[in-house]
Amino acid sequence: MKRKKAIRNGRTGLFNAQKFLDTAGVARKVMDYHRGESIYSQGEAATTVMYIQKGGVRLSVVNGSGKEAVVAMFGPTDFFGEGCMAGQTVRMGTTTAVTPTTVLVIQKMELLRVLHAEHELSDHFIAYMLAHNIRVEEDLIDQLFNSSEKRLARTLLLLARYGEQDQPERVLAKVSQETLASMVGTTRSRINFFMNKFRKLGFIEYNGTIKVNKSLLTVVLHE
Amino acid sequence: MKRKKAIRNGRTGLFNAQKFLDTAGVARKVMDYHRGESIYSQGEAATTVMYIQKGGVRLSVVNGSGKEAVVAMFGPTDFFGEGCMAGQTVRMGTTTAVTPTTVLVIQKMELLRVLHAEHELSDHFIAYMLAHNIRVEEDLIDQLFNSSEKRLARTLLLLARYGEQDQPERVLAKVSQETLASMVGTTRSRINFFMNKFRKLGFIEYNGTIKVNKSLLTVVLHE
DNA sequence: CGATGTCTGTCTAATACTGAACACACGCGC
DNA sequence: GCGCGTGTGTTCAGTATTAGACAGACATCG
Repeated sequence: MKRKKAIRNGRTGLFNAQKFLDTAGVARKVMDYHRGESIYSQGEAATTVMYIQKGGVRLSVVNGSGKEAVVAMFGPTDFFGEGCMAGQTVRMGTTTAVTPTTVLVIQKMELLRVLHAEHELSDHFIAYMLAHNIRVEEDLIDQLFNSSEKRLARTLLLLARYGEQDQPERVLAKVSQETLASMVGTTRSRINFFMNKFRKLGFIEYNGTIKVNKSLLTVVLHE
Repeated sequence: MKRKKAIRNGRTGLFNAQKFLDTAGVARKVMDYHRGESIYSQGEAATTVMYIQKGGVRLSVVNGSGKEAVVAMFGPTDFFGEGCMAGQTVRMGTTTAVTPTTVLVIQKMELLRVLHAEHELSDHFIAYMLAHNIRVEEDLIDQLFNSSEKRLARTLLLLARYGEQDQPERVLAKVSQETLASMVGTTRSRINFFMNKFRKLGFIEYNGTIKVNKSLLTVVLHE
């Protein structure tokens, strides 16, 4: 009897990253990661905040028993690793690029300084934090209220929207049932069971790639 | 099969509220609430942010079936209702004073303006948001990893610390099993079962009030 | 006092969920 | 082709959890 994890995806208003990049005297470093590459690992010293310019990042946590939970997914214009700003000295989770990803690496102290000087950045940072807050709170509420069946349905819908940010796609990138289990917070058996159920009911189609039908919403909404 | 809710408690670094209060031209209103009084309700228009000067506040959410989940608890120097800053137009939950409480009510627009002008407030606000983020994320991870037994143990420990902020008390205010169920995200039967188990094992004592023994930590830590 | 409401302790039947196993398919490297 | 790793479909026994019921304890109030 042990659940495993959940997924999140923070998305925020627009922000002219270029402008920020051009700001004189902002010490930052641009880093590129390829698919599957680790950005930082649980337990490492935490002194920098990342800002995603391009790509996608997964935040996962491992507990004492080696079980892994996917706590959040991040996309362009999202910050992550900001825990160090609140006094966390080590990374509480591991972040991994899920697609080729470009991030801005900013020293904690530098960010602190720039937040005072740059109102636009400061606004964006606050907006991001608020949005992220709301998202994580929704996930928590989801966990508190819903069965794993509904959580899976919700996760699939979120992932479908996540796909490509611009075009209103409903096709998901390759996600294994194992990963889904880790996102929903249950076991693969359960995921498999529900996936087949959803398929039988016509809520999703899949062979290798997953297509999410809008009708899946009924699973989440019907109470 | 339906879980119910969880508890949170945000606490942040010190901040000279008085100084903020005295800031010239900050439009704000001081409000007092007595125990059990509602501060705002789910669905109402959201145009203000609250800042707690004194007391304690519970944030709960009701889902379609009328089930209630306690999503967070707040104390002095915490903000709440800040969702409106991120574009939420209605309250996503209900807040209730759990003790006599004094809050500062700040108009969203006003806060936006002051965040630019007042670095100390801005820093405090960001620090609060970061801390709150971390807390909610921890709660989510708690839900993803742990059984309700461990979640109850963790909740009790958190509540014990919450008691009185200064003295290292281990005695809890009156909390019904129903409320605990709502905080942990399970049923009262389950709470009752575990409470008696914990009592038998000497982890807690209780008749009317609950005393939490440090040994309860073993429940959370032992993996 | 009797009525009422709230909280606890206890129980039960039904269900959700876990952990683990096994066979099978598929792609990949060599 | 062969071996290997990874992901799927399926089953299953055992456990955890739920929803609901019931009775008793206790306080409050008119």
